[in-house]
Amino acid sequence: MATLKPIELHRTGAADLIAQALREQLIDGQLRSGDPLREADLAEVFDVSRNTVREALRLLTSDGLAVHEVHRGVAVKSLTVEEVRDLYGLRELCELAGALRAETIDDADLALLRTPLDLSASAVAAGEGRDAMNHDLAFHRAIVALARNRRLDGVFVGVLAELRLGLALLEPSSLEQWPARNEQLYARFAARDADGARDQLVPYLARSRDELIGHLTTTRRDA
Amino acid sequence: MATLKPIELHRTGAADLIAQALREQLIDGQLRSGDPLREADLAEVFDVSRNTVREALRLLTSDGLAVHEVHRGVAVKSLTVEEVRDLYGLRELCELAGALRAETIDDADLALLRTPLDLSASAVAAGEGRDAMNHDLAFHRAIVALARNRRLDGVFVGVLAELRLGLALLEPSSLEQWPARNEQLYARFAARDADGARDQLVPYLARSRDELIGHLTTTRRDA
DNA sequence: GGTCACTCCATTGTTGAGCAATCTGCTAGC
DNA sequence: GCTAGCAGATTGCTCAACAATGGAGTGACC
Repeated sequence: MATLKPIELHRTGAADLIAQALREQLIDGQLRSGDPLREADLAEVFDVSRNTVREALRLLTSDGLAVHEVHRGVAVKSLTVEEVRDLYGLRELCELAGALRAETIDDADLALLRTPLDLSASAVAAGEGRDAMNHDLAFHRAIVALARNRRLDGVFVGVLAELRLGLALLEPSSLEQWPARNEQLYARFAARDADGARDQLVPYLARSRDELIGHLTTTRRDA
Repeated sequence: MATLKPIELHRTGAADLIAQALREQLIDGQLRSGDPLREADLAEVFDVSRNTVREALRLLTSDGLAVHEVHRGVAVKSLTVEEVRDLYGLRELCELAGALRAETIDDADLALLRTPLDLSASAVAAGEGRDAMNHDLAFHRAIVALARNRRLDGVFVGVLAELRLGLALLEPSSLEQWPARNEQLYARFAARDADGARDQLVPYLARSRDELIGHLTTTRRDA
């Protein structure tokens, strides 16, 4: 028997599909922090039973995208300043673990960094803020992937997912400076300069973090 | 209004209780890797409805303690060698983040390290393997807690939970050397010696990892 | 005026039954 | 020996119902 394509592995049930749909609305910003996710409403919107919705909501809460209080239901999580700080701390750990490998990076990995970078730059140029952010984050995922640790990758996508709760609300204009900074970062990887990558990455993240925190603290009490 | 104790916050529903009960059976070793978790059986055992069991199983799978295949149900996860390697890689990142803070550790934090260490040592002496491991892991959790990042703490407990899937099957005799090694590690923290702690921690974890991997590869095909 | 108690209603928590879809193992037939 | 297909077991999902809880509103009472 020839080794045929192991495709369509991982079929998904309705609950997973609904959870995914909600995730996408979250990163789109259609669902804002604190919005309640009522079971009956969602059951009607997606035309499934309440139990299936409950399963989907459990998935979201274990992703950290929503919070669940007994007898009070599920709501879109709202990030506190401290949580953002923690998330960026964890993000830094992940990315630094990848940056460590800059010294032994090969051309194939370098190409995996290059591609999302170009996509992000052209999305910024085209004013597609949504795509720009997706590709930007893909670039950082590629950095983490250098560490060759799938569990770490998993942690990182979780961190990014939560960060997007806040990132989705940033001004599109703040994206414009990212391509240049990513380019500098990429140059350090291309030069196999792990220390340089680290020195680039830490202030990069600190700046991004402070920008998000600043946005959170100025736009807070309007819900 | 005085700031009274915010106790009994976080009540739990039935699904959470069942998930917790299953978790405990997992770390007890009563449930072994690969064991199927059939909805109907569990519903009868815990005397709840199948829907509630399904919710509990969803929680377990999102903890990474079980795997879920559509139309084939949920089973206790079995760790592959590669997953163990990844888990230990992540564990090392977490603990090193804590070890970095050894230089500025204060007496209160030092006491938080000391307590589980003593409990673990006496549990080993008493032959209580289960307690010994719990306190040992609590010691390592305290190390990670030094980083003062709750999200990191969360990641770490998840890592430990998964590792316990394998750790539960280790020989009790292999626990006996842990107290001495933990004691050496503690001494580095007490001396505020971050570099020393790191140099102690890395081989400690490597050894633990290899022990677990060795156990996995020798006892594999007997299911 | 403020606060306490009470009631009512929306929402969640959980149940139990039921049916379709799918997997698994076994049997019959070639 | 092998395959097709049947039958039983198990999961995926639905539906309807009721209990439990939380929150908002209401009104009495100090």
